[in-house]
Amino acid sequence: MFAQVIVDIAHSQVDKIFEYSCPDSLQAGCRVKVPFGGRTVDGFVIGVSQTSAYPADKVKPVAQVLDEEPALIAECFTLMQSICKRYRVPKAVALRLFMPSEMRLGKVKEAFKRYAVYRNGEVKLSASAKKQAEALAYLKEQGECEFASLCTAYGRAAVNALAEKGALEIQTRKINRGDFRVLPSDGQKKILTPAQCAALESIENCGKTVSLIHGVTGSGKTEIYLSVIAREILRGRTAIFLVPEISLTPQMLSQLRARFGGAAAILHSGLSAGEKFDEWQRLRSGEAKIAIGARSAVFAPLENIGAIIIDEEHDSSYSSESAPRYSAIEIAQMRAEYNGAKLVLGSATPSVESYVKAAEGRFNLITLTERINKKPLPEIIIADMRREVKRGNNTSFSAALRGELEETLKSGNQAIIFLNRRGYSRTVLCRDCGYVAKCEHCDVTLTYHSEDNCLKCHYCGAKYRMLESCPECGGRHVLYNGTGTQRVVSELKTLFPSARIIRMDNDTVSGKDGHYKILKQFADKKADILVGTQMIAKGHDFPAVTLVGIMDADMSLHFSDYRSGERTFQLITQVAGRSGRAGEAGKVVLQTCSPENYILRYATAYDYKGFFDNENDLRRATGFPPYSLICRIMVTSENGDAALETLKNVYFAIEELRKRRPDEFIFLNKMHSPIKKIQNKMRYQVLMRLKSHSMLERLYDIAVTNSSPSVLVYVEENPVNLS
DNA sequence: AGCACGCCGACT
DNA sequence: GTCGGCGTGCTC
Repeated sequence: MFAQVIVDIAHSQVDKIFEYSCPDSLQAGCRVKVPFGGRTVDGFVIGVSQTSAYPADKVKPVAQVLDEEPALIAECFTLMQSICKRYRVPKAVALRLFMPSEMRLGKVKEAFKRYAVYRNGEVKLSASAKKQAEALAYLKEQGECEFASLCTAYGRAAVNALAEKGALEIQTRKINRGDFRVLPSDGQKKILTPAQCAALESIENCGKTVSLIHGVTGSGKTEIYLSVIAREILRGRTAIFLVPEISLTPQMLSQLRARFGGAAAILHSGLSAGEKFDEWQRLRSGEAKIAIGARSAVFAPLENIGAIIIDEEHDSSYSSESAPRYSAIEIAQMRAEYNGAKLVLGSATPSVESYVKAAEGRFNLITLTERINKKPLPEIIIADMRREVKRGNNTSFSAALRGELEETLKSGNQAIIFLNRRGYSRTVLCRDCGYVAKCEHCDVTLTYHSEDNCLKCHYCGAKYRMLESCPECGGRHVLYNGTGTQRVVSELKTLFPSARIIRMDNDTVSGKDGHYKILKQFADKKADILVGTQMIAKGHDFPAVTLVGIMDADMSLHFSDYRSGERTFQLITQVAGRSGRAGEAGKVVLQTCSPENYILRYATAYDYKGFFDNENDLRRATGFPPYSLICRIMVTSENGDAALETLKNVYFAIEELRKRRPDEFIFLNKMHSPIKKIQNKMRYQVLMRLKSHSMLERLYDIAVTNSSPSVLVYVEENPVNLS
């Protein structure tokens, strides 16, 4: 027999199929070790055949078979082809997506544990063997127990002696390190509202693969997801449930555990290698039928998928920001089509891109306008910060927000203060000569951090000593500007000395459970006010929160990005959703310097449709996505000259393309990236706006052919941030 | 990607 | 006279 093998080397020059002779028992999908150019490398068997196309005298045998059962399911090969074609990556790179990296590197294996099992109490023990008698009595009662714990309790010698006599048997069993604690199902059959039933029915019978649920906060989307999954499980099929990285919160998990118990496997970055391996195996073996996780869980090794759910579909974490730059929604669509499954996208603020598809009839649109508990959404009050300044208020807080905070604290409720930036966000700027302190490696303005009186680069984390005077002119007037979480906290402390305040941003969150710990503290009412950045916008529900303050709604609004309006709308809606979910009606105070802005007006009225129509017209009129494709080809290298040279070559190749299809290009230019240098790598880019996707393959080709070990060239489609 | 083979400069 | 620089080229 011969095996067709993809060697696990991410390089275009070896991105082809190699043939090896192999034992008859070898199956497609198994991983192997093969001799390759004088060394041994890992490979993926993508097929086996009786004959070989390669000269028989040159074919070498497979050195070692790594999997008894194929690690890759048949769908992987189809998906691999689509991914390679779509994202222009070597086959090995596509195949790597299908298993946890720790497992690929052979670092994790199944874990085993030994158990002592009671067999026979009739064996005769010597009268002096007291320990043996005790151990046997204990085991007789228990039936079985862990070998190790029995040894600790009664001594290794005694347990071994019992085993030798046949009184107990030592069994080695595969154990599961997954974090699943099977909770008892709550048994309560949820009664769906008519709107939820209609949604379920629509997903089933709409005749379309993709359904988009646009449902306001609290409209019961989760229950629809769970019912869709339950329905497919009953049919003997499997399901994938994707959540944004950040909102993989205990609440959502416990709901899923309660409903599906051990049938759900959770794949998230916080798991240890062993846990991840075991959860993955449970899915692969069919023991678990539901995969839950962030972006990468879309590659879960499930066969016969009936449904894929993507919650908060607008979230940017579904697009990978490092190679391979895939979109989980695109992959989900491929898998849904392959399996004849339903793909359900859900959000309170769908991405413009998805909503356009729904409006055009390519997706099935389901709109849920009512909240389950019929409660009104929190009232959003706009505070005009320009007027505050005119009135002589130079604090970060408007009179309205201050007043509402006072009320909230008085009534014993909690408040969340949301802002966009972290740290003090203070810049060292020389008043005499205009010098600005920048990072030596990244060409980014440094930020002052008061806790250790130093300057930090937010891109590479470099730390610098605080300057006493200007290095350019020796001037001693260095000043700062901007507002950050630290400054808000200190202002709050002055305004409300008795309030307990927690700060949450990249500086206070550390470790895997960092954020969970802080949120938990707040949920347990250990604090009255939570001040934080984006990361508090999603995830947790805090029943006692009745006030949300949005400090600087403008920050994201005036960002130079075509999606800033969309993002601001999503952010405000999401943050507002944190207020007043349980007891009393909530309030939101939104501070801005442009209260007349249409995005803010639609957001405060919770008018998604209004926002969408407006934004959609704007995008169409100005030719922005989805009515065009913004494409950036990045050229980065430690060697600035080499990067510049490559940039010219890339630009020249694109110019040639434009000569042939001038109508396709709305915009084309080459330039420095906004951040000229990150971690000592010079960054250049070619930025273009294209009428359609038709040039995309050519552009990927240009990137691949101009990329070299010293100069990295890659394509970004509609990049989320243009830094 | 690695590792070989291969053709020109400063050293035991 | 050799050791070693890293420039093409191949790996079933």
